[in-house]
Amino acid sequence: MSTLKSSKQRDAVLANLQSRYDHPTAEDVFLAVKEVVPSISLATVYRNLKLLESEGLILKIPTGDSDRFDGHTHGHYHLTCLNCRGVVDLDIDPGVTLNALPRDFDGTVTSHSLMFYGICPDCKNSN
Amino acid sequence: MSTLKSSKQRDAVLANLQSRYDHPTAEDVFLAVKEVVPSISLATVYRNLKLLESEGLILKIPTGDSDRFDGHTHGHYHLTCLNCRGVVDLDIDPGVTLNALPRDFDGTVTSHSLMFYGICPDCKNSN
DNA sequence: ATGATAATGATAATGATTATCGTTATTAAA
DNA sequence: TTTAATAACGATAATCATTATCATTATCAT
Repeated sequence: MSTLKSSKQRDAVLANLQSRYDHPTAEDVFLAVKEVVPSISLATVYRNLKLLESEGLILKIPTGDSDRFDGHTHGHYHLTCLNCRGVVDLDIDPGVTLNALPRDFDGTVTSHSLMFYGICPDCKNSN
Repeated sequence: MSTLKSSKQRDAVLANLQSRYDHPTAEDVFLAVKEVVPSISLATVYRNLKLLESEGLILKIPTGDSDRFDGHTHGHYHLTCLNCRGVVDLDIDPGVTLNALPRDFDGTVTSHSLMFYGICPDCKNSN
């Protein structure tokens, strides 16, 4: 197996995701982190996004086009805006949904993701 | 604007999706429909999947890797198996989740998709 | 029948993500 | 603290799913 070594690039990627509340693409993260670590490569961003996700430190949100990432892993839900394709948080208690899981389901559920589709407040209120 | 013309290719794609209860990729649909319309092209499958989705006749399910499609559009939920990457249906009442939508949300929700991640019964019970 | 155009099949192009590879940085042990 | 092992890097090529192009064919209203 491989032992994890620290790197300022990985720290910067994680710090960036944890400091923001939008749901950036890998490219978005790359552009932001480049301000802090100018030499960083896009490949390194992808590498670390994947690694951080497998460590459970961040969330990957598949949307139908580019994947988006979320540095806040406490259970919460998202809305994908059909207009701007952005992803916004929704203030919903995660427990409500999990209670609906069928009791006789013969599988294992480790996590879940509830995605709403519609129009986000910004798009709705900008003519 | 463009007026829709019928085609046996599109009919066959829709019929295939409505007749099956797995959640095939575009490639899966292509292989199945080729048995009925041998001349069909993969591009035509993608074209019609997109068209049928925009018509609301089928569902696209983004999973993190290849998109999957569902010919049954009544509200229901899915589990993505972290082992085989397959998607299976879950028997959950869609109303339960929708009731949890925050009343003060200043946007518009037109649909939603709840995805559970875990291990499907087949993978759990094999070997 | 015919003209307009939507749909097709084949394939090239795109775009997001992953793999490769030579170099650099981190870490544990000498 | 050097050193040896190897994880991580930056740059870029490769991959893979999906979309666009384009010449041809099928559909349909007239």
